Amino acid sequence: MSSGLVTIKDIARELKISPSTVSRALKNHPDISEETKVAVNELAKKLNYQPNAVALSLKQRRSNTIGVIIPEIVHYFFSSVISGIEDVAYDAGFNVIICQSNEKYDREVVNTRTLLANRVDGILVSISKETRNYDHFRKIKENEVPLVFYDRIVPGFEADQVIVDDLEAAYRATRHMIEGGCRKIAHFAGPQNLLIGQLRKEGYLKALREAGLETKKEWIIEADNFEKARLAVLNILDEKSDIDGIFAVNDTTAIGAMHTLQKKGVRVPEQVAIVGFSDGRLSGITDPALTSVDQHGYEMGTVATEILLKRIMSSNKNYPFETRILNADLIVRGSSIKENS
Amino acid sequence: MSSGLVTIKDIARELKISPSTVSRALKNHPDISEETKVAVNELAKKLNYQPNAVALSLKQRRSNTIGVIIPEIVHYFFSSVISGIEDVAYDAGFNVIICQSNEKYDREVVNTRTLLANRVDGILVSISKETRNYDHFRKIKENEVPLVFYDRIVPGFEADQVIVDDLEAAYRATRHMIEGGCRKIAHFAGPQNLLIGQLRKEGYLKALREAGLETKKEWIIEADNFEKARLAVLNILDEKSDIDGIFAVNDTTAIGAMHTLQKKGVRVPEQVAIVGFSDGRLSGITDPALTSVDQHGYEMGTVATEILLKRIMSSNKNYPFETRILNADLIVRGSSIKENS
DNA sequence: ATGCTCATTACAAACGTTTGCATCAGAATT
DNA sequence: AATTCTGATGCAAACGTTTGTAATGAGCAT
Repeated sequence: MSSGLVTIKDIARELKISPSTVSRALKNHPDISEETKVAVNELAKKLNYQPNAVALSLKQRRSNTIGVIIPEIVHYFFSSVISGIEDVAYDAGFNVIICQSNEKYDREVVNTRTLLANRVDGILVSISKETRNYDHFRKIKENEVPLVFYDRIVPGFEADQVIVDDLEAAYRATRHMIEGGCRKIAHFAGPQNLLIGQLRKEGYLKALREAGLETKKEWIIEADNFEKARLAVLNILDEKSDIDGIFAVNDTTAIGAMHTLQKKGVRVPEQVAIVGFSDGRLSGITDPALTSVDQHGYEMGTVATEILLKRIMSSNKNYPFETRILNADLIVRGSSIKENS
Repeated sequence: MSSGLVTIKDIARELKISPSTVSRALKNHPDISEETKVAVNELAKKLNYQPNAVALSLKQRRSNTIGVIIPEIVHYFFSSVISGIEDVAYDAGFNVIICQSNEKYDREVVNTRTLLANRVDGILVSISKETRNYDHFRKIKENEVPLVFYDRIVPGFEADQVIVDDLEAAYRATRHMIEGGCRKIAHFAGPQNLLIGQLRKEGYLKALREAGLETKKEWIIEADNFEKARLAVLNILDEKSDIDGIFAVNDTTAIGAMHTLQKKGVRVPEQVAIVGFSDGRLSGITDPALTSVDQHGYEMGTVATEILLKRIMSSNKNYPFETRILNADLIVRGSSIKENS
């Protein structure tokens, strides 16, 4: 903190009045004379006075800051979420501290400690892929700091939650493939300790069952990034597994699969259709363009922040927890449209 | 700020000693008896005491927080920069507040106000595409808050700066195209109010001139995103401008160009070679893969933060400003390799 | 006994605000 | 002239720390 910043005391000294008068003058308190108000406000402007948010936080026991724990901001989805969070928070006069867990449990624990130490008024969390222990989140609750999970939630944890209807979205995506003529659809799945991983798989299975299609264990492969998708595809081709579609847990995985198939001379979508999840920057630029589920990250950010702010603002924080389920839209592009559909 | 959090006073009351003794005991001050230290530390642990960072900031007039103003975190380059910043900052015990300007001047001004109000110890800035007035940065300097520009700097502004050697990188990229057989290379340029826009163009021109190649005004087109690239390419094809290479100011633009060319039946790289800039997630997944300049975003983040922390830590902050120029590497992939090279 | 040192602890002020209450001068009322 | 009222301002405490200095009491030498 620089020593150069002007304080209320500086103004008071210069005007030979007390700090309390300056404070009240700045807030347009009725007790203060018009004359003094003008003098104070003019000098404040002249000296470029900025209220010290730190002192305010201490006094009011409220920092007007919310903390965000996010796995990795490099993903289009997560950075859209942040934009949504920031917009709502700033409009409400709140600042945002963003902490990346980098998908590491340890980092996540440190993040929560940092946010608590900085006395944020509330915390938004999307858990890391590694996280299996939730004590650090309990600590947040013990300290009575409002907590909202978004996207990657902890099932059964007593807190507000905002999620996408992953099951439904995965179901619709898979059904779209079936309607397009796919009969043997593989699923490149995410980690099964994350609820979203489970739900997307469930949706996929539901669609297959509903259509009376075969579901094979070997069609469900844990692969959730470019490289794992590449290896999985190579494996499939090696074993001559006969598939005509891939529903991937995210876009990077879908693109890894598409890429590898094409390299090996398999035509997409004619021979193998592909659908991704979590529509991002990448989907439009592949050839064919990738059909994907738009998760509305920005909206998720705004909704989660609104829920958090509501709890922060309310005097009685003990009203029941809310679980908000957002819709996701299937964006159909070239990668899933076989000739015959 | 929740009322549930334990303070030094709580510990003092419980142990019937004074807060100052508790404070010293926690810091292992030699004046305090072993007995008291043990008692204090045990109780602190039991109550899960977390020092109040806000109170500390006020007392020490130093928040141990640095502020970051960044145009848009959705870009791979910028989010890598953030990772670099966070890693160095956290290692030094500093928190990071990230503010997005969303490429808007107004938002950038608000961002600086927010950061100053929160008494950050230093600020890292990459200016928005819109920014042409620098008064808000001067205000930072007036308040004696250390300021480091990264990537998008303000030429001539008295501050530390970290940039990539854009001119050299653009020069090398263009020379690579020439060596690969290109003779008529267009440049899809960035905004010329940003130094990086100018320098990349300069590097391009330098390579052409050095090789004794023609430079045409109509080959330099201001296009710095997917859509503008698409339009520019359509225009080129319409006018039957005879080009055999495109050097684009960033990857999104390069991919937009590649995409449109391919849609129109122009083969890449055989007929038109393409090179992008600021190697990101996208470059690997196009077909052909995109040759691009790796700007080392993570490294830029670490270097900028180190320079900032150095100035924050030093008692005399008036030593000369530093301009660090980082190397950028050309990553050659398929999009630039013509058959005959 | 008196004075000294030493170890241990407490007190008080400070960081920049806010806010309930006291103060004060002058005006209005009696 | 004495009292009450009113409008404007100042004082002091508080938020949770840290830290210079004062205080306390024991042990020891004189």
